[in-house]
Amino acid sequence: MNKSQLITPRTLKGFRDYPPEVMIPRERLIDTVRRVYRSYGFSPIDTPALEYLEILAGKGGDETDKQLYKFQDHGRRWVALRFDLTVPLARFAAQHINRLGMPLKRYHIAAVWRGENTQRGRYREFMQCDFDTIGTRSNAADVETVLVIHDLFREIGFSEFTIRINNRMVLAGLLERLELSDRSTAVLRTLDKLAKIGHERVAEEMVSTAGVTDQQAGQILQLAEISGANDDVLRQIEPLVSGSRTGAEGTAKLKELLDAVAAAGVQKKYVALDVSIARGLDYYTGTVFETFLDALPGIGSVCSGGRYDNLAELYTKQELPGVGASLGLDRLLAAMEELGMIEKISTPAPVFIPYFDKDRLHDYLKLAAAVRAAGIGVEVFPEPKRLGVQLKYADRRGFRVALIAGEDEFRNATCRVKDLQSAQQQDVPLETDAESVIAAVNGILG
RNA sequence: GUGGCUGUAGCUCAGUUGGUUAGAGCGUCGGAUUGUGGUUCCGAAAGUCGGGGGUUCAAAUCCCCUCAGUCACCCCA
Repeated sequence: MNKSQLITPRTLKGFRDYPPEVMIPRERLIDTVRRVYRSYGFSPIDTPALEYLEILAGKGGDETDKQLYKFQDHGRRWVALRFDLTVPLARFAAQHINRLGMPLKRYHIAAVWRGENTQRGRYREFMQCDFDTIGTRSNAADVETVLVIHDLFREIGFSEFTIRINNRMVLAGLLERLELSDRSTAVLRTLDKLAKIGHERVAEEMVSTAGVTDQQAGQILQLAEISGANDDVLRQIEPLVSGSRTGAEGTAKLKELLDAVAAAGVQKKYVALDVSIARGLDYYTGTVFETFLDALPGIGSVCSGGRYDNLAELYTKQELPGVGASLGLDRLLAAMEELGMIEKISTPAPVFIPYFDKDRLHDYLKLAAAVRAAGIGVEVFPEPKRLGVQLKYADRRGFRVALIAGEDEFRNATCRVKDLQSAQQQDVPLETDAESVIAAVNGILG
């Protein structure tokens, strides 16, 4: 073939290949996430990647629509790739909730697509791990959401993270008092930049783009800048929203939430009441969550969510309140990579059997089958190359144990079990069911 | 989407005011060593200099376009 006829192998901007050393920690992380979700009774669902455009469009404002991948399919239908997992959940719930019953607790781990500009940890195709409880207004579901987030990060291996919590009703209460309820979206969007651009510029922007007065901006910032221990923050909020039923309710719910989370055994350092957490999509109406890694605040929130009053109002007349959150798997993996939390192994099986004696393939296959039957992954090298070459391969891939058997071992009905990390090896009797070998392997694997 | 920076071997990077056949380290493969990996030594393979066009006797080097990465804005996981 002529060189000029070759097609350049490449991937689209923001779309990536996942080689083994990336995929192995990725799958392990997904396993952990799934385990935590299931431990609270959340059940898995899936929905199609492609939906009718009308289902997905216009749900998150202009910005979202611009990022939507949309096109006409072969039947001339206007279709779009899902942008998040929340809108598909709304459609799913409207369609199936009567059969499934409420409350519905579901998790959904799947790829979503956004045609936006890329950055580190931000891609056009990425995976989200959502969990939601639909069909209850009870604050207990909000509490459980915090507990799930807490368990998630603990199980993944983080000891330094902060779940920042707020309730939209607190700010809504203040805005009500200031008669600014109709500007809430613009106000919240500006307020969200507080940590980034500072008090002065937020105040300016609020006046110029949200159309509030200097005095109103000052009051909003006064509320948002309350900081300190959770109890202090609560105490300081109360006078600022006094007189507003909404504000009082929000404050009460926050207090209730913090007490319950503490009662469930979550250490204080993991949960911070933060009135400046305003961001999140428009549909959040109550509690909102954001989770930051203390070591990498710059990467942004790795798990966000909140409570919404009416998830599926566009698809059904039935009111579906709910609460949930979404773990950004790819952003989290980028963070873990940066923090050196990703082991550099590229084998999913811990045990390696070199193809040592070229006439003994059957024996190696039998041994491998016996070890696998004990639930331990085994790879038999496909070629009878020099032992040194094969061990080098095993070392590079990160195998833990090698089972070496050649002429001498077979004569004595033994197998050499080698710990590849410590380089220690021992000869173990080789029975038909490989019982002793399996015991020795288990000893090394711990 | 707008703007800045970057793009040379699988990886990290050299490459002079434009000037012969584009280099190094690490990695990979083979051998020293057909029964033991991480060390050492020897050897080899591997590059459309991101892609296309232009200027020039001559382009990795200068100009334009484009693709990709990255940073900021925007938005968000």
